[in-house]
Amino acid sequence: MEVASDEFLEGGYRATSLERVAETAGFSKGAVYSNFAGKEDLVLAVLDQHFVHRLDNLRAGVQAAAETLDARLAAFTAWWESMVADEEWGVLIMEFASATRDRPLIQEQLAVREQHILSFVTALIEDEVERFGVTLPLSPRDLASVLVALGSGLAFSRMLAPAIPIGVLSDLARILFVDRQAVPVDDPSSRSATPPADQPVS
Amino acid sequence: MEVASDEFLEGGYRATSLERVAETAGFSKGAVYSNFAGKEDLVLAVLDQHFVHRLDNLRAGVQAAAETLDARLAAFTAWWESMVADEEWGVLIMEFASATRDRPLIQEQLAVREQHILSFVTALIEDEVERFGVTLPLSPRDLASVLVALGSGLAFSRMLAPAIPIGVLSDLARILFVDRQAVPVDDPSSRSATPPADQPVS
DNA sequence: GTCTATAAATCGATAGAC
DNA sequence: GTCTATCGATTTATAGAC
Repeated sequence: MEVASDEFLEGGYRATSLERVAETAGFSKGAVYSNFAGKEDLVLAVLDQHFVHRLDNLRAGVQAAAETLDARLAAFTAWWESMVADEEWGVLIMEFASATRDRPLIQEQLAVREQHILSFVTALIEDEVERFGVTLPLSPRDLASVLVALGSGLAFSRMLAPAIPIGVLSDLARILFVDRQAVPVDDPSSRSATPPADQPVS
Repeated sequence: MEVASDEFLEGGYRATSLERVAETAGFSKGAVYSNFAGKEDLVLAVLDQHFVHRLDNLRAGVQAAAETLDARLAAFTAWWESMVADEEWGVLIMEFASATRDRPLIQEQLAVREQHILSFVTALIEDEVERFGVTLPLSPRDLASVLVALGSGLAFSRMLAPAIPIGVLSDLARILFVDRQAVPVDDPSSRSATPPADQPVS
């Protein structure tokens, strides 16, 4: 499964054959089929591991944060950015999800995983509201949807054009959660993916 | 090509064979190959048509809007929502993009299209800033990236779980462009996918 | 549980006649 | 430009021995 992870991340879902996975792991195709129902099952197991990992990270990050709004927000932002930076995972998930559009059972499995993350983020936001009396511009659930969706969307954008800034996430988090004050727009130090550019792309 | 559009939208990229497209259109595979270089070329042509269409819609919507910030923002929001509601297009684009991860040439073609939309949205935002003196929390370029990415991300989320609210987009647009004032979070009429709410969104 | 061998099916792409 | 026929390559999945 470790090998499967690597291979699927590197080659994508469709392009990675079970034979390749098996051989790289030092086994034969038959061995794979005696441990997994098939290709879909294997990928799902791999993805599952990753989803658990993501949730654990988020949980750990938030718990480790000091009991201030800023610290907790920083923890969330860090997780959020790591999620987007996990470009290969994002692409794998998207490819697998779209490749199995005609398999309702698998789509449902994926949906459940997304819901778990969504629920956790929602609860996190609600907690924030209760503890710190934060006033939000959107309901916690909607806000969570937006945050998660923006994560996926940015991961996708960065697949085609890696130059897309990841720092906008922290800005946005600040805007939505705390600093509801306007910021001048012509600030020359606006975010950029590739630091050497001293001219923030048009 | 019209048939190709329908077939690819309905069945997705990989699952739709050229033979199927050809036969549905009343032709044979050979006919397809004498008009397109191959499957990738055909899909790209179909997508291209769609991208042009999207940009035209945006252009037209904005131009038709009255010269007030609200009207122009409404035009943009309408376009934005229609983009997300075009779920099948979103999925097709994602599937094709991830299925051709190992074809740099095609990835580049897709990236160029995304850049066109991104540039147009950026210019739109800059125009807004100049005309109405709007003060933004992010640079126009970053903001455009966020808006477009959020569109893709929501389209993806809705593929797995169609219950995700689309109305958050107008809220968010208002938050980012005009109403930089907090709104109570415990409003019971928070957004919902099913419209029976007679409360005009927050 | 793992292996080898093979089935079974799909599909993109091409060749060549008309 | 379009058609028919076919190649070629890939890959999932299974059968059966060990």
